[in-house]
Amino acid sequence: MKVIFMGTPEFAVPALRALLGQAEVVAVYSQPDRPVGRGMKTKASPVKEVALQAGVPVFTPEKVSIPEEIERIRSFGADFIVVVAYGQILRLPVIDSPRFGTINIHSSLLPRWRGAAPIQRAILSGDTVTGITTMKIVPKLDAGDILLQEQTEIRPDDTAETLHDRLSELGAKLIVPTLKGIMENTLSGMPQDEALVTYAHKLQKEMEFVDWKRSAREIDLAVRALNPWPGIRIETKSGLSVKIKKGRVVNYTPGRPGPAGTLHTFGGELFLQCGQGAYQILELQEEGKRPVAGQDFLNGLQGRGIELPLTLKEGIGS
RNA sequence: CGCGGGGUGGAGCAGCCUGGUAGCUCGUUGGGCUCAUAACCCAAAGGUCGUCAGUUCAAAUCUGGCCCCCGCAA
Repeated sequence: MKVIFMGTPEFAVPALRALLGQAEVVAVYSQPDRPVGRGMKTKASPVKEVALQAGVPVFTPEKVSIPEEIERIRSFGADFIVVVAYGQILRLPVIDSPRFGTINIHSSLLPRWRGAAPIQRAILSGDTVTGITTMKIVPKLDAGDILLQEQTEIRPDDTAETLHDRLSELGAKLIVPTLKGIMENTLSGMPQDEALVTYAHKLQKEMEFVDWKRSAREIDLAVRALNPWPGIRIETKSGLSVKIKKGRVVNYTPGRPGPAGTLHTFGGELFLQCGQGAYQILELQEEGKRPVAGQDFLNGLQGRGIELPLTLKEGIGS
């Protein structure tokens, strides 16, 4: 079985490895090298690196859906194109070119959470379960027939990062059975129920400024969903700016409950008073510094002569 | 040469601009108080101030090189 793989970030790597082991990967497409990281050095995508290591030809066109690329893709005579977080929209001539079509791995239980940020949106909405879907690609975004699905629980301590890793592995597990099922004609696509469709809109940088007038429960969801990017930032009126990396909703009242938006301490722990309930901050990070435990942060404040409670600036997030 | 912050006893920080006995909170150890404690009180241990060189009577502090960590950005 000849496969063309299209993917870019770390998320796609496990699926690529699975295919390398059990199929003939004739070509890999990935996004062009981009300046990345401190120093802005140009770097190859994770998928490209793995492909090169495996000795598979790699192509990184700015646009795949131009005539020359389509011709090249056809020339491989592939049975499938597998697309995992590639970062480009494929046009019909590309989608239709392989013998058995083009397959996508999507990190949600479609039709729920079509779109760019399904993992984060699932957590942010308080979903308790999510999963992976393999589907046929059609021109409309994430609207193709469902092939295989597998679900996974969203645990109370899951962050977008831990879920991302788990779903990435799940996708790798499903891809080969999906392709085999199609080839052996034992797997037929199931249309998505349009009535159940929801969209996972792309995350915005500004979402880091969460509105602390929300409930502690919602703050918790945001901290976990927006980790590691864009993170949740709080700023005090005195000019402190920190990102909350980890925390938890507490089911008791830590000391005298000040007004919402108060950063205070009780029993040596750090708390954020929310619109409803209190949120204990277990780990946080100042710009340019490494993440520290709540207690360590408190100790540092003592050294700088800063005293709690502190009042936060207005949160603007939604 | 993309922009920027930082490396100070075990942890997190102050001190650096305006060189001259290294400070704060926590932790650790010993003692005390207490029915008891993560609380409180007293005492102690623990630091070549990232590294190399320079300036100086004198460098954590000023100058230059090097190593390492991190935020933005992508």
